[in-house]
Amino acid sequence: MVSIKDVADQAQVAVGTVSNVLNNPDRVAEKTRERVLNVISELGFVRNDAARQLRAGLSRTIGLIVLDVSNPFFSSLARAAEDRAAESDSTVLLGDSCHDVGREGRYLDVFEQQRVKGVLISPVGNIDSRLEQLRAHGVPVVLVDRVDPQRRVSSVSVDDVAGGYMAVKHMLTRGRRRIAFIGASTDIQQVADRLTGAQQAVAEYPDAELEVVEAAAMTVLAGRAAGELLAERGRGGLPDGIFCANDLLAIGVMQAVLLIRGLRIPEDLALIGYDDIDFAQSAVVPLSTVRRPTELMGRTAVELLLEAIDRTAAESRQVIFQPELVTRGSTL
Amino acid sequence: MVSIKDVADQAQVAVGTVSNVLNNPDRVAEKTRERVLNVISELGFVRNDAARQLRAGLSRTIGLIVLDVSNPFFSSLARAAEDRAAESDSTVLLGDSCHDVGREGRYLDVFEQQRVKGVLISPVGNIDSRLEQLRAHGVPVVLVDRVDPQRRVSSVSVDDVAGGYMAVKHMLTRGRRRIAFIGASTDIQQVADRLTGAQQAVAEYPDAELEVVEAAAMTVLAGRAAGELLAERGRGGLPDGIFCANDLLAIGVMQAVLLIRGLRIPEDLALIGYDDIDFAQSAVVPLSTVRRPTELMGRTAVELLLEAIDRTAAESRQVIFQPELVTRGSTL
DNA sequence: ACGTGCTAATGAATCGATTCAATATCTGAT
DNA sequence: ATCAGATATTGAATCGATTCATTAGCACGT
Repeated sequence: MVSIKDVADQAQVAVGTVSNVLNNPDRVAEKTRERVLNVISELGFVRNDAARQLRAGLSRTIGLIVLDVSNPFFSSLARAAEDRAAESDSTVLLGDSCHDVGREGRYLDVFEQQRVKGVLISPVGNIDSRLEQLRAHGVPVVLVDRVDPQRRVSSVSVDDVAGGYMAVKHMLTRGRRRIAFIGASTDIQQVADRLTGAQQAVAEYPDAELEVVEAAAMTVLAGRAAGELLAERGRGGLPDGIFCANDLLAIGVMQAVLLIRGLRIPEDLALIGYDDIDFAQSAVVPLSTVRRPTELMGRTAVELLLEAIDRTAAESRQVIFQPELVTRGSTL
Repeated sequence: MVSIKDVADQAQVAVGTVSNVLNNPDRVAEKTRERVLNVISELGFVRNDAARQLRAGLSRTIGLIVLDVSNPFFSSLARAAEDRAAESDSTVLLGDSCHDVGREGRYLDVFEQQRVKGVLISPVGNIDSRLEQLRAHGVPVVLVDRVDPQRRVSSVSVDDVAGGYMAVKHMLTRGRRRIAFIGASTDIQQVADRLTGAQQAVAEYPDAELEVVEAAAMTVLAGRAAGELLAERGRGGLPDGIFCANDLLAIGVMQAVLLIRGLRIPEDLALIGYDDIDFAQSAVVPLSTVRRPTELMGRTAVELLLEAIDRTAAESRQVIFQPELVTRGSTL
């Protein structure tokens, strides 16, 4: 393995000079620099990051732990975070916790041992003790899609109450009055918030009513099951507007209700989802939805982390983004 | 920052002993070990991986670069790779190249500098020169979903010719004779292979014919466009079986043709996709498809890499998996 | 010729964990 | 009491890049 010393010998300079060529090129005379660079590519020298980090104490990597890489929300967030990090020439190392505390813990351990600059994490359940440990060890952390009630660390998240409000308000202004909310257990904070927003909107219209349907999960299949349950009531008993807690549910509901003879979306039933995943616009009837500013969240998360790294003692910041209504065929 | 020396001082032992507690616990007397472990958790000591790696030369991480984390094929492959790596207590660091050569190169650089044990990569286009460089630097590599024609490195991939064959053969045995293949450009090796397999199957039936339709991309929208093009011909001009080069295309095609009045899937038109993504089984009509053994591929890729790491000079191995036919409502 | 001021290059000390030859300590047998 | 042999512990040397105080080299003015 080629080391900086081999390069120095071959180029007839001191090791310090080679180091300067790499890190402070303008301190080295042009001629020398060229000579060294030539030797570097000749020998195929690759800087040993372990040694660099050990001595300099600085790391160029950021750890990112997401709940599920196959969820488009997280994958596009991760992509944006990578882009932003690259601009401050850092690299994002991605870990997928799969909603599993054990995996999450393993990644946190590895990231700590590797002395990453900081960690972005969308935590599984309660991570109070882990948070405390990371803080004790001085590892900067930023929460993603979650806030720390105690405001110890910075976070980026979305105002889901506002999102739920705008989804339902949208259908109400279009004349719908019998609204249904379909979501999984309100144990999930995000689902609870979206429902709260829905309730606020309905409360503004005395003649409107809101029905809550609990689905088994946040998947297409669970959505279809919920839709079939509604369909059994016959056309008379149906709501005229449905708000689903995410797009997958909405797509499932759409599949189920479209099988009802003669029922049309949006004429007879308006339908709106949440997240704006790719499938939303390519559904049989293009799906209206509430979009979260995913890219912006990814970029901002990195920026908050860089901030936290720079001035360690500074106060934390909670950035909450407003979601955006996307109207398509399903609510026209 | 707490170092091994601080631990040694506090526990009144030599640094070597602390190191042994961490790496060769059985060489240390029980009493001493306990004392040291207590001090470690008291002080919150976390091993500095940079120093460990620098001296010991060993790394516990594997780099994985995929084309697109949001593609379910890659995300589930990554998950399986992580599981397998964890069993040999290594960790997978995931990089997303987004089909971009620049990103791919950046991740390769970072992984080399971090001296990962090895790299798993699903390469963007031609990576001959990069491969050569990695080999020159002694970094073990395993290709994923791609083979090296020169067999320099090991690889895991799928027999897409067989996959195309079984998809079309399946429809032929169900009595279909006017088959259409819908895929993006055959510049993509995988698409070309699936078409070859389709042609082989059709060749076995003298009265069968195969039509090739080129879609703009491998997405739902492109599939829908292709489906609408077919639909314009009217019911008489339609094929009776369609094989799409992936599930997204098939879902788009399904959306388009279901809008044709009175046309039924599978009675009038059989449809089969490729990949078995989650959406396949939850489509309006559950979609038959060809499944690739994703988890097995991920695990195997890690195993080939570990092999390559152990005996550096050994010959490479090309593992090619057979895909599996999954029949659902769309071809019954 | 000499001093001043500047740029360029040097190389030893350093980061923290691991390794291993050397040493200390203990056990049990004689 | 002594010694062989096993077991436990020690601590200096090491990995490779960075840092920085020091030295070398050079140009210019007097």
